Amino acid sequence: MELYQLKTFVKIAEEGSLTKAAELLFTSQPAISAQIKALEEELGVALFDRTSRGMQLTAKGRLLYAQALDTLNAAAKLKSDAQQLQNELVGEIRIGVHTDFDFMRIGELHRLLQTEHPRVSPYFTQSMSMDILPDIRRGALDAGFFFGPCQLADLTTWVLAEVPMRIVAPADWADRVDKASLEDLARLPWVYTSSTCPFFSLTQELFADLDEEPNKVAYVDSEDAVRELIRANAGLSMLRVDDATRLQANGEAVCWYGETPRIALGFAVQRQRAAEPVINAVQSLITDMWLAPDNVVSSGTGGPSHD
Amino acid sequence: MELYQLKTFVKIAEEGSLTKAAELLFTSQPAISAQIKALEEELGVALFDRTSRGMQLTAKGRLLYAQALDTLNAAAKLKSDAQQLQNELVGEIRIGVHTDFDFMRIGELHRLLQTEHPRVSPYFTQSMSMDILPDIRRGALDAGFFFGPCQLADLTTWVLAEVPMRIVAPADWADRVDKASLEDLARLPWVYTSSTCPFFSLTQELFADLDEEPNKVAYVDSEDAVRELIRANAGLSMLRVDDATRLQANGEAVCWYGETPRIALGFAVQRQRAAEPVINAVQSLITDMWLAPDNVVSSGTGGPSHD
DNA sequence: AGGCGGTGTTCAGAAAAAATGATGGGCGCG
DNA sequence: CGCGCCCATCATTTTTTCTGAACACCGCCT
Repeated sequence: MELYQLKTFVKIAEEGSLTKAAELLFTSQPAISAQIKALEEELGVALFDRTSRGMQLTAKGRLLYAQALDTLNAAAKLKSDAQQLQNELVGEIRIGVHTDFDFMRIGELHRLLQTEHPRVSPYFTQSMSMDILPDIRRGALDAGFFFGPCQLADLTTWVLAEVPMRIVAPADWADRVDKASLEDLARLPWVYTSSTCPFFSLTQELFADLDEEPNKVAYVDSEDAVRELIRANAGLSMLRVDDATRLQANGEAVCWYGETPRIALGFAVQRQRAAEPVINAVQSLITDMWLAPDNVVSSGTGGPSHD
Repeated sequence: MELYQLKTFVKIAEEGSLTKAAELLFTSQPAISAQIKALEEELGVALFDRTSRGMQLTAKGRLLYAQALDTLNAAAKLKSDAQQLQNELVGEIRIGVHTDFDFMRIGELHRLLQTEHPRVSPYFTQSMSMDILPDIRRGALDAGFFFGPCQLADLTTWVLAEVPMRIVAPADWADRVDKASLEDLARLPWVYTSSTCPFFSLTQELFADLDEEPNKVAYVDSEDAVRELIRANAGLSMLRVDDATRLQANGEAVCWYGETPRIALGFAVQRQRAAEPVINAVQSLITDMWLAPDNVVSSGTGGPSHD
């Protein structure tokens, strides 16, 4: 039993005539006669009564006609869906996110992806900043965001923004920080991130010209921990400007308005896989989002404007 | 796109290997390689990723795999249903019924038909007794019941029973009827059926030996009308024994316990169509029902025993 | 009654499609 | 580096399908 036989069956049933059906199917009348004969033989059922006026469905034929239609419809849907898929991207992509979903505009990205490529399912996984690039290399992630430079040759990266940072102190320390110099600050207690974190080197560079090392009293590995220790009067640290401003507005911290270093916000994928359609599409969406002219991240007052 | 391609598609997807699938499909590996190639080309979609370890569904392939299964399932159901139909009768049959459905055991017949031939749909149409045989000839009915003889050569008939009749008078006439002779009865007013009705000749025969014609005061064409006129004291008439007994039990009539003529209950179909499977099956059911040893209609007290 | 126009069927040969078996290339594994 | 496993390709054979002509059937019309 093949689909072409079912098509013929249905057409003859609808036209009530071999001859007519043959025309409409652009073939010869003996050809479809043989098709029906073979189909009837295989099914063991007489589908038509042959009269001198044409072919008429038998009672059994009428029952099977409906099912033949069902089968053909399923096949037609398969085909049209396939044709639809031709121009669509289909797949999944696991994206590592190293900081606030809000700041990283994940909602906006998801919305964009939904409309542009509805059959691409994104999996956003929040990871420690330092895990993301290795995970991409290992294939545990397909792509991911990160701060700082990337020296891994087998990853392709895009710089999305230069994010301004600010030195932040506990709210109680307002007078110790207000007019302090860089040297003054270095002598105060510092909450550092672990050395694998990009913030570490950023802070180190800040004090590179000084003779003395800053006074490191704690090492943590998440921005959340940094904020918490500042609130606990443990020491100073460096945060994104938007974060710092928010803390200050809440009275939980004070900012030091000296130099404001910037850290690169990057997006990375495996170099070999950069051309894969799904990965490429998501990367395009993200670079478009972040590098669009009206979205340049530069002002010292906050994060990028979100939409 | 043909079913054999979809079968191959599904099998490869399940096995993850051309080679394995080829074995299971009892064909060669190049053959199904070409099938999939053709299918992918027609759909415009790459269904598999070819690795050195085998074939793996692409994301799009996974979406279409489900639809291929649907299509194959529809086709399989069509085929198995067809095979099932091989041993079944399918169709409709229009049966003319000339008197009470209850007496004609239509419920029982329907139940039997349902279990023996569930795909045969009966249409029972109540018709005037005299219309049924002509309707069968015309093809307006496929079969039908009737009373009396059938002299039409193009119909095949079966005698199902000899139904005993009884002469019935209005209840008020009990004393006029009680010990009356046939001659006495003939002088009383009679409700006759029209001359095309088989009851007409039956009643005529009853009085055939007498010199005088019975006193006919009305002609009607349904048993219901006969009963109604008896209740209205219009005259005597002849009814089936079961009918007569019921009327007497209700106090609506009295019976005359003289001679009880019998009328043949017949079943008829077109002679040419008697061998048609559906007609033949229904006829067998009916003759079995009525002629089974424990169902002989003979007792003078009522209709046949119903089940 | 006989011919005509419509049907579906059958047949032999032609055409197309599918299957085959051998060959070759790619990739992972020892 | 060679072996084994995978799939792709190719020329060839085999099978299936299609074709076109001849035929049989039936209703209809002259």
